[in-house]
Amino acid sequence: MSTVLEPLQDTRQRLLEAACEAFRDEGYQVSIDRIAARAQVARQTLYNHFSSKDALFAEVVRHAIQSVLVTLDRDGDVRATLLAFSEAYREKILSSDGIAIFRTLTAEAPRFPALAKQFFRQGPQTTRKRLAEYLARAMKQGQLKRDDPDFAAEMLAAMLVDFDRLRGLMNLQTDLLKSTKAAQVVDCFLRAFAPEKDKP
Amino acid sequence: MSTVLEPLQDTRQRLLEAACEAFRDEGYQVSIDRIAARAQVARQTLYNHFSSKDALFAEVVRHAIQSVLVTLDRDGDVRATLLAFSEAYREKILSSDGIAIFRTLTAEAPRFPALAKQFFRQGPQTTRKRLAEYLARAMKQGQLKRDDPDFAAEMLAAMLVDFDRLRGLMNLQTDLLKSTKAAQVVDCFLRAFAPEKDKP
DNA sequence: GGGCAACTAGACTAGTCAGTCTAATCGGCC
DNA sequence: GGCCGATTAGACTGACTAGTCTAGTTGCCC
Repeated sequence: MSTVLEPLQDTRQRLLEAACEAFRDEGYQVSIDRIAARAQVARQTLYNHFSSKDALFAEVVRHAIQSVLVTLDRDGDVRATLLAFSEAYREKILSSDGIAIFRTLTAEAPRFPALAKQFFRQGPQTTRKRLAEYLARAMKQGQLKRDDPDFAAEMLAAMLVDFDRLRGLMNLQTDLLKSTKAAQVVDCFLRAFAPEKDKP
Repeated sequence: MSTVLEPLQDTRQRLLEAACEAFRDEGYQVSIDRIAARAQVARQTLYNHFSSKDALFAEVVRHAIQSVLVTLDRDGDVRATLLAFSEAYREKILSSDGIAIFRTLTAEAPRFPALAKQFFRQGPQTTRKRLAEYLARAMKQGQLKRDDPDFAAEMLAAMLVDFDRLRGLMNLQTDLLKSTKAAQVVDCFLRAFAPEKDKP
């Protein structure tokens, strides 16, 4: 119950969280001093844990990448599965954190190409791959039209977030998560990829 | 034929172009001196034409917005019209200029909310509106399934660029303009929005 | 108490940047 | 030639920044 429970254990953790919030709220150009202040820590302490601002930024991004990954639960029928995925996907991508990560990485991609590549691969690329694998199986089982599953996955992901993400990035009022949108998109997607053999 | 034809006429124009390129290539944080150097002009001259860096940036953005607008030519049948639009849309949005404008505005939207709003309205919003108007007419004429034309427009625009724009923003090799993609997307879209009455 | 590792406050260096100011130059026009 | 507006180079201010260094403090463990 001392007033100094955590300080010793994980100043590092506090620093990471503070840096994450700081970069999210103010972009990469936020000063080291502000980050240290947010973590209620001396500047030198920050440099004891991270060798430079760039190193800290890279660490933060690596952590953040995890937070925008979405998994697929193959529970019910195709529509139910896709709907669950779609809602989860929209929640993650369109959350204020999701938008902020996207904004910061977009801005800094030219300066941190390796980081941007890693984000792209471990984030959107991975999600698309998982979705495509599921769609491929559904296609084989005749639950969806036989088509390029990668293309189909790309279409669904795009339809789910593209415009709303743009709205978020441009800082326009964010009741981004209209609850019916995911279902509307999924039904649209299912019309485009309905199995053909239905026809008599 | 003197060596000083333009200087007097439109230093301002030269400045605007230089600033546009500079912001495009290096983002908002490019220094005033670099912009002036690009325009081969003294720093003071820049301040003679624009009251501040922010003012110059705003002017540049206002000009740039125009360059990502796409019009719809209602030439042939629905598929041909949409295909022409789709190819033009992809070319504009996925051009290096289009990506760079998007990147810079995304990064600076929190600092220039009014500018971001203007961009959103005059750019993506306007394009979507035009597309929706066309789709609404096609729906009325039974050439497309009767549905929400705004929603349909949003879906088509999203499918056309979302993933490739992400690739561009993250600085991943940009042979973004695979020539068959627009057609593939349009056909996918047309499956989702085929008129219902087709059924016997 | 002594030693140790983490943390702290703050001075300091060296660099950058937006924006102002001054004095000088250049070209066209009367 | 002489005026005038636009342009120029460069000094300068004031503010900020990343990162280093130093000297001192705190709390824990033996």
